[in-house]
Amino acid sequence: MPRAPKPDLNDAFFALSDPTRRSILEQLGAREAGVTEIAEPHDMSLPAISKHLRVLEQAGLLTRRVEGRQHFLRVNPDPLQQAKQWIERQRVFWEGSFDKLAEHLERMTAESPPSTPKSSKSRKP
Amino acid sequence: MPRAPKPDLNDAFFALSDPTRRSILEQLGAREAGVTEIAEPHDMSLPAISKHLRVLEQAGLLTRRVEGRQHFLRVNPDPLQQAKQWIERQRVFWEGSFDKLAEHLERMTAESPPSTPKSSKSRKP
DNA sequence: TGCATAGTTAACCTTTTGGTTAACTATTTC
DNA sequence: GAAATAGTTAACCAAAAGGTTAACTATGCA
Repeated sequence: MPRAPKPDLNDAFFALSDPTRRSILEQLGAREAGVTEIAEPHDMSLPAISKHLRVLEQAGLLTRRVEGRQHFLRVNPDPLQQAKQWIERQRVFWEGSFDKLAEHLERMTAESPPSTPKSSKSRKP
Repeated sequence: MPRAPKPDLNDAFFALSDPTRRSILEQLGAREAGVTEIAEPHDMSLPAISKHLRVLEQAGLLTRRVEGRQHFLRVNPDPLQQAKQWIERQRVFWEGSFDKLAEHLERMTAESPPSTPKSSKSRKP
């Protein structure tokens, strides 16, 4: 039986529950951007965006690199991975039965070390 | 580029952002339970649980079956699937490059129809 | 030096959240 | 019919969320 909700999951899921914050993550994708650039498409004051960024940062979803007067934000996928895995883990129970669980665990352990890519097309450039 | 945040995702992620609500989902797993039973392990009044259940229900994460004076709640995995897919979709961009995307899409389309179980050991009992 | 740019912090406001207790509705059981 | 059981609704409360504007810090640039 799954128990003991990890404290970080609260922050991660909470951060994701706001459409502006999800939009910021979508907007960033893999690249880096400054606060003003991030704020631009959102119909909202700069301090409001600043708050959202802090929420995302404290949830570990963004990392900040300060260079001069500019703050560059970048997505950190780790907490999202955890969030996804919580969902996966639950799904195993919903989909029911324990052979499905075994199947799932096999797939997880096969997937989890990214050092063994299925296809060697290319790795993270 | 991913855009247009689905409105349901707000509710789903928000529902998941509370540890009590996640705990309820974990506790339920695949089975059905009444409100009092659900409330029992949580150090909280019944109305408080009732509210949490309503949040989960309105997010589509629980379905309610009323039988006499008892309300039976059961997990509905669909919105979680959407939430997971949002994360997946984002991850594709963080992990970067587009061959990863292709790989991902292949795996998704291969996984999505649950009507083709890999092992016929047993089905949902 | 002085001004523009990038961003945060402070103070404030309204709405929502998450909890409480008390009262209510509906069903079952004696 | 009365009492127990299952659960919701109502009214309330404190704290947090999400936004605002104004003031501030710090850097870049003429």
